[in-house]
Formats: sequence, structure tokens, C-alpha cells
Amino acid sequence: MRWSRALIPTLKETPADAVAPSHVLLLRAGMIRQLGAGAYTYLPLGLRVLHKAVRIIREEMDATGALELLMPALQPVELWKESGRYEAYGDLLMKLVVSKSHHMALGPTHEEVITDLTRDLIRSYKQLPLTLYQIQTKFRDEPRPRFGVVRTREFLMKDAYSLGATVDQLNQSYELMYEAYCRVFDRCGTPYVIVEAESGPIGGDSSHEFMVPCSTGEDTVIQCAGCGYAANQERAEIGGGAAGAAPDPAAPPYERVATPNKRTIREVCEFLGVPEETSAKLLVYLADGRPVAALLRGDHELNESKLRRAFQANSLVAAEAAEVEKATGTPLGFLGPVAIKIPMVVDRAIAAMPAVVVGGNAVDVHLKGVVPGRDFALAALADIRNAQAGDPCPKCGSALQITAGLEIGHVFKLGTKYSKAMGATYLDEAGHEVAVIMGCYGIGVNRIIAGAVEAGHDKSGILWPLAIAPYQVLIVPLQVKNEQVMNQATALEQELEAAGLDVLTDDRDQRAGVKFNDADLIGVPLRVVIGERGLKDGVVEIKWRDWAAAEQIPAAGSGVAIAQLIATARAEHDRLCEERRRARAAAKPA
RNA sequence: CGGGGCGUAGCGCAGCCUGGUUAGCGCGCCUGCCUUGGGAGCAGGAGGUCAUGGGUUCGAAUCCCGUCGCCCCGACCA
Repeated sequence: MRWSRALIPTLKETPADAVAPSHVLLLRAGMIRQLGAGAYTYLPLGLRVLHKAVRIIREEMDATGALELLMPALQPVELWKESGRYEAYGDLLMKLVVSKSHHMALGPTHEEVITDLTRDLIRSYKQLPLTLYQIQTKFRDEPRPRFGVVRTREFLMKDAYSLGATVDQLNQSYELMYEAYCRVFDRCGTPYVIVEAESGPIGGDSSHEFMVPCSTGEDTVIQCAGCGYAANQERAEIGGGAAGAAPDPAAPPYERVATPNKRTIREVCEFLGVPEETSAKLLVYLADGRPVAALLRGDHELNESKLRRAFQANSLVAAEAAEVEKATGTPLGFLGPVAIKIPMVVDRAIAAMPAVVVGGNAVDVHLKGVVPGRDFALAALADIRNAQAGDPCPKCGSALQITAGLEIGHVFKLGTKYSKAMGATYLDEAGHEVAVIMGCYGIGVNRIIAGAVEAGHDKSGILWPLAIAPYQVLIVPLQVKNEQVMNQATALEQELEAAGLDVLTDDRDQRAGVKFNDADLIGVPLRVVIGERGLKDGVVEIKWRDWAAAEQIPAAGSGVAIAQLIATARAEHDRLCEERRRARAAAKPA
């Protein structure tokens, strides 16, 4: 391919709206263009990268025995009402009216459609297990698209659904997908960590997310350097947790203090001159509509998933100010655990505190020196807060670390939520009608691209992994009007293309500096420079994008040598992937 | 949805506060000369509903009101 014909509109300056490195560089490298918020065109160069990732995904999905199909993006809303997600998904679901009165939605995911298909097609245990997948555009009405291609309203997703007759079959499908995901991301060359994820109210005993560590990531990952424990903050447990010491019998009784108009933890603590970690806050939530309270240390953050589980509720929402006052008889800002009338769960960290400052359940009143276990019960103790840096690891007790992660893949055991709601059943060996046991597995294809750039760039531009680079080799003839130079470039291009390589030749009549800067920007892994100077000595220059030094090789036979270099690099990468696969297999309990 | 910022040429910006002829600059683009191993130079040129609707005014990119769009922070995110 000739650069002059390839439509690669590189930009010298950073577009004002772009902040995230992947957004800036994909724009500057001429790979994407924005149409509107969360909607991007993939220009030819960017599309090549996307296609390469898709190809790897497809190969690995097929290798697991999963079958590819293609479901409609356009879905009847009735299916969503049937599964109960029409309400649950809310505004994120893009709705539209077709043919004047036909209510449709654009699919944000396809559990409903696959379950509908399943109840049609799956009749017998003999057809199971089965995993189906597709690679398709998804639509979500994101309230806030951001960071270029990281969060968009329309994106390419590989979604797979496993159908099983037994929990064993589900577990096997899950394992297969989990391993296939590792292979996909290993092969794409995108760094990732696998974290335990929150599986949501639907239950299911297992869920993992694949995260690219990068500052642009929207998720918070909790990791233990000691034992390798890694979890999404939504999920991460906190170690320690032994019950605190018994209340000090010598502790003086608590005292009531006037705190006029001091409502927030900060205001109260500043007013009383005590540190926030000696205070406690009482939060009121509606668990399945019933008011409940959560008590945690003033400087700690509530984890709603943990609280929802603590109350064994299906839904949990923060109570409005009016609801709080109605439930407790006290306005926001002065709530406390002493003599509270609604059910309360206390965070474990509270049990370790000898005395706390809390709200007095009366306007403009707080209580000082309240002793947990003496002045209020510690019966319902639970881990209900977000893990933070320095907290003990739940597995080994080492200090946890906190990093940002970009979610590129998610594997999830669904169980029978959808099959039961929508009547997807099969007949088992005994002739009983049983709900299909399902799993779902997603990869954000665009995010592989974004993640690769977030993880692989420098001041000059992108460093594509060889496997997903738009081209593998960039030939840069420096004097395009010099026949000898151009002939050499053309011959090399044809030879490499004949050898099956993806080659781009920068045939633009530009100065060397322009070409080199653009070469660095678009990040093609191997650059071959052909110039008058080198040809005089019978050499061409080769340079890996991620490697500082260039080297000279004989111009004669350079095609063979370069094809060999790429082949070696690919073999080395394959070897690395295989090594990781073996390590995973070895680490897995028998 | 709350808070903040911004819409002037393909990109980056100035002009607006204090209204006044043909709306500027840099990059990019076209033509020519010159140059040629890390974003050269000179000369000429093309390209604008100043986001949009209304209002004030003799006169609006500029002042006022509405609308739309985009970005950032937060909330939200199977």
C-alpha cells in the first residue's frame, strides 16, 4: 500500500478536545475521526487494527468450539420486558419507534435474544453444552461518553453465551472462555490483569474482568503484591476482620455536644477538633424498599454491593433526604447508631474503635465518646466498605495496592436468571423440564485498541504490538524522485507483500523529518529507510519502533532478511504466549 | 442528572470586555522557485452561514435571551 493513496490524515497538533493518550494518538495518527459524542469513524488505518483484533478473537473463539452467529441489533422491547431488564437497564437502553408504532431497542447486549433463540432451538440435554458468539456493534445510551474510543455509545463487542445442562457444564464453558480470553489478550500483545469482579444481584458464583492497567481506566483495581490477589474495588474484600477488643469498662459515658448546623463529617470533625478517622457516619438506604442503616468510619467509603449482600437484598438505593427523615425522625447530618430504630449493619472497622463521634439523632446534636458494643450493638458486623490502599489482603494480609484499570473483557456465570424468566428449558435424561444454565462472556474490541495504545506509546506516538499493528513494515524511501531509491523501495514492497506481509510505503514527496515523525506517530513496528546515502554503500536501514538503535543491512537480499526478522519476532511472540499458557495450566489446581 | 469550560477555515488559536469598512495569525492544502537523513525557506493562491434562533442597535463575531453541540469533574455504568 502506498501512503499517498492510503488516506492517513496525521495531525501535527493535539486536538483540543482530546485528553486521554489513546484518544490523542488515535486522532493524530489518522486512525479515527469523531462524528459526535461517543461516535467515531474508523479510518482505513484504524480499521486495519480493529480487523486484526477481530481476527484473533474469532480464531480463539473457534478454537474453543464456540459457534459464530449474528443476531440483530434491532430488538423488540417485549423481550426486555419479559426478562425484567426493561426497567433495570433504564435509560441506557436505546429505544426507538419503527413503522409508526413498533417499539424497538438497539441491543446493548444480547442475553434476551440468545435466550429467545435457546427456547426455540434447544429441546434436549443431548444438544448441550453449546457456546454461541457474535462480533457485533452494540448500542448504549451512555450518559457520559469519554476518552475517545474508551466509552462510546456505539461499539464493537464480541459477546458469547454458553448454554449448559449442568453446573459442571457451565464451569467447563467458563474455564474454556477464561483461557481463550487470556490467549486473545496475550496474542494481541495488550498487557492485562485478571480481577475478581462483582457479579451483581443476579447471583452466579463467579465473575472475572480483564483489565489493562492504565490511568485512563475507569475501574479501580485492588491488588496484593504479596499473593497476587486482584479484584475490582466493587468486589474486593478486606482482610483482618477479627472482632475488636471488648469495650473498656472504665470508659466514661458519652457526652452530648451541640453542633449547630454541622452536618458533614468534615464540618463536625473540624468543629470538634477531632480527626475524621475517630468519627463514624450513618447512611440510610432502601433495601428492597425498606429503610436500613449502615454505619462506617467517617473517612471510609461505603461499598453498596457489600451492603446489598449484607441485607440479602435484590436492590439497594440511597434514601432521599425526605425518606431518611421519615424513617428515622432525624434530618440528614445528625444520624447516629445510638438507639436507632431501623435495622443497621456495622462495618467491621468500627468494632476496632474504642470510642467514636457520631450523630445524636437530634437536630444540632452529636455524641462524643460513644463506645461501640456498649452504647450500640455490634451484632450485625460486616465488611461493607470499599477497600483502600494499605488495607490488609483478604488472602495473605499484606498491604493492598490500588490502581486504575480499563476493562477489556468480562466473563460471567449467569446461571438460570434469563432461562427461568423467559422459559428456556430442555428435557433432561429423566424427561424433566429443566432451565438451561447460562454464562456470558464479552470483549470490548475497541477497548483492545485503546488499551494497546494506552499501554504502548511514547512522546512520539504509538508503539503497536506486531500482532495488531495496521502494517508490519513501513518502507520509507527518502528521495522519491530518485529512480534508484524508488525502484529499490518498490521491489522490496512487492517482495514483502508476496511473502504475505502487511507493508506500507511512504511514497510522499516530503522531507525526511516529516516522514520520520509520521512513522513514529502511526507506530508501525519495523521501519525500513531507503536513501541515496545508504544505497551508495549498498545498504538500507532498519529500525524497530520500540528499539532505539537503527542498523544497516545489505540492500541486496534485504527482502529475505526483513521477512525473516518479522517471522522471528512473530515466532518469539508465539513462544511467549505458549509459555504463559503453560504457566496458567500449571498454576491451575488439578 | 449536578458543577465547570468551550463553539470563529481541515487542525491549533487571536479578535469579544470597550459594537464601526474587505474577520486575522500559525499549521495543513494548491501553484511556482529553492531545499532535501528528524516536522526547511521565499513568493503567490484557495478555503468562513463567526454553532443556531431571536432580540437590542443606524450598525453585532462582539451586547441580551433561548436552543443545540462538544470537552472535563462528579453521579451513573449488565
